[in-house]
Amino acid sequence: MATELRPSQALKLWQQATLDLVRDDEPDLSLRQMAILLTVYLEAPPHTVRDLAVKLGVTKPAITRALDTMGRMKLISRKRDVSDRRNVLIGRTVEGVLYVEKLADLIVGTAKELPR
Amino acid sequence: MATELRPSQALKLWQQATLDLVRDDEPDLSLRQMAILLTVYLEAPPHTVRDLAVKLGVTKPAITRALDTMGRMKLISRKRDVSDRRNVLIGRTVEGVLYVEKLADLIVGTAKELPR
DNA sequence: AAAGGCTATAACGGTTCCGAAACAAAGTGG
DNA sequence: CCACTTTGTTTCGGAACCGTTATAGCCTTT
Repeated sequence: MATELRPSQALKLWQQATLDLVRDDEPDLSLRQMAILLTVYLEAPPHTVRDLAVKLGVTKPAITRALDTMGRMKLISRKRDVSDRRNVLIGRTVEGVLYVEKLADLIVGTAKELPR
Repeated sequence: MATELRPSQALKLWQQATLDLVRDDEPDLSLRQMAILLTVYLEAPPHTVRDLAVKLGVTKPAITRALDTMGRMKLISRKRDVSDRRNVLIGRTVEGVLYVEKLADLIVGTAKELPR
């Protein structure tokens, strides 16, 4: 066991961080997009559409669509796998790194101000 | 200062909890809907459309639409304010309480398993 | 090389959401 | 009583998203 968090603290943390994300100028990511983004940035590559679909428990077209949108936002990159050209490898981008770092700061900052 | 959370822990917490929410059968709430729900359930009433719009930094129609959807899901209730009939008071429901409690459990559970 | 399986994506019909603008109802102040 | 403000909702055109189904390209296996 690592981080102790009481239910009321957990909810306040979630509320504040969510509020901050919504108030931000940038268009909100959906929960699915958030899950994809964080999985790609926190877990070891390679990441494929299929893997992500299984991991999130959604259909592959849903992943493709989310990647379309996030690609337009430059939050992720797509590249054909040269060793098996059926696969598409999802990669990180500079903008994506910045987004994730900003998210981390936001959560850490919110947690700091939680009542004890 | 209350809760110590390193950036990598914060991100893993957010990823795991988001993943759990996505994998859930229930349709995902958008970030806006989540922010509204938690604000209504964590902060003291009364809650009006206008207050929520200001608090989230979005337009009033956006709040109305979110309330429509969440009302259909029975996560919130709407009632005319008798003392000023222009206002609509947003209230809690049994289903909403359950949803919020489940969310709290999910976050607390995830936090418990975070690497130290 | 032909068949079949796998990968990702496109297409389809329906729903939801967006911001902007218009609107109806209720309150306020002259 | 009559403008004027305030509140919430509706409408509009456009975009994103959903799951399902259909395709196209690649790989494997025989």
